[in-house]
Amino acid sequence: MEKNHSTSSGEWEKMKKEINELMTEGRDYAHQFGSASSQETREHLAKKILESYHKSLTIMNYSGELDQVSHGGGSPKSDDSDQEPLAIKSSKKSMPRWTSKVRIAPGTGIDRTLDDGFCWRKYGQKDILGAKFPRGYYRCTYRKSQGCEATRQVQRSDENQMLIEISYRGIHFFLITHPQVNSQVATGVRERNCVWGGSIPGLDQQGDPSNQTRTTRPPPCGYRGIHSCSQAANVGTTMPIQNLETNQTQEHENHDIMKESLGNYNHQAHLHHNLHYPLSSTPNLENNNAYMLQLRDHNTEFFGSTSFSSDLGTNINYNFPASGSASHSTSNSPSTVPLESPFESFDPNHPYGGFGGFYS
DNA sequence: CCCATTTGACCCCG
DNA sequence: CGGGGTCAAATGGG
Repeated sequence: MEKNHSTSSGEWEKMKKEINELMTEGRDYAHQFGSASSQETREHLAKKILESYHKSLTIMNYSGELDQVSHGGGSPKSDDSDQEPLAIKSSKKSMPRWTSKVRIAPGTGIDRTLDDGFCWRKYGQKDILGAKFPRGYYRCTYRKSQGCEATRQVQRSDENQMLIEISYRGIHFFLITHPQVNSQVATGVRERNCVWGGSIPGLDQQGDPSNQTRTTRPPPCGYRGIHSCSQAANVGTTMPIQNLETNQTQEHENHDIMKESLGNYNHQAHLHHNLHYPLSSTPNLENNNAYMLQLRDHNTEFFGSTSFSSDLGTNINYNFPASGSASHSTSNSPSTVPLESPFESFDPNHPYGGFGGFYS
């Protein structure tokens, strides 16, 4: 792991400590897992283990971003000439960018467009040189109200008609979701006018009426984790939890789950995932039991070319409408859309959970 | 009437 | 100067 140079040593020590604790915790859970008798326990433990890993990794990655956003106390001297708060200052370039390829799977539902759990508003479309299909530009619906700088670009692949490339910017792929989710679940706040998707450039005319795509779980809009576009309703709802209902070799499965999930932390591109995340189904949400996660059985095959794309296993299905019209919805996800964070016990106040004041 | 999408114009950067 | 990205007026749906 590369520690960032500009991370202040104090900060780093803190992180190290945190990571250490988390990993230790994870190890303990893993030990317990081995001797766990009941399935429930195992699920619970597996979840805990994943949490630990997830948190640790998040912290580690977070530390990696510190140099881009010099933070208070760390390096007071910024070479930037402007005095704008660094947290807000985010040059496009320094924004993280995630790209994922979304496959359009024929023969499935059509009602939802690019439902990645976040609210996007289309603000442009452009023909790209050399590309057959135009590129769609989306920004976070809550850009104005909450200052979320998240954007995404959607473009249909030239070669493979069944592929759609989506790139996200200004989004933290990890962690941020949960505080958001939690807070939303807690309050039940739903904002209006959440737009899921918009038309898919290039899909409009020739789109297979029964298109469905799947992708890695896209990132939450990551402005300090406050941002509420990632409706709790969506986040975690369409997680393709395969095999959840096929509760056969569950034990074995749990191992696989962990293995896979942990493997996803591998910071390499082009991971092929088949994430199962039955763990998140345990509906023991602290804040509000009303929101239970009902998992839909999805055949999950998707690929993400992003490092953390599937870190939470919260992958989401993308459904494309047959027509180009955007499917927008105010608050309702399709049918049964329960809310829950895959990390119900995740602490929103986790020091690194909110990225308070930071924006990459 | 409100608000999201569309779409051509405009801007910025290489 | 060209292309990608964004703006904003027009459009249209609910």
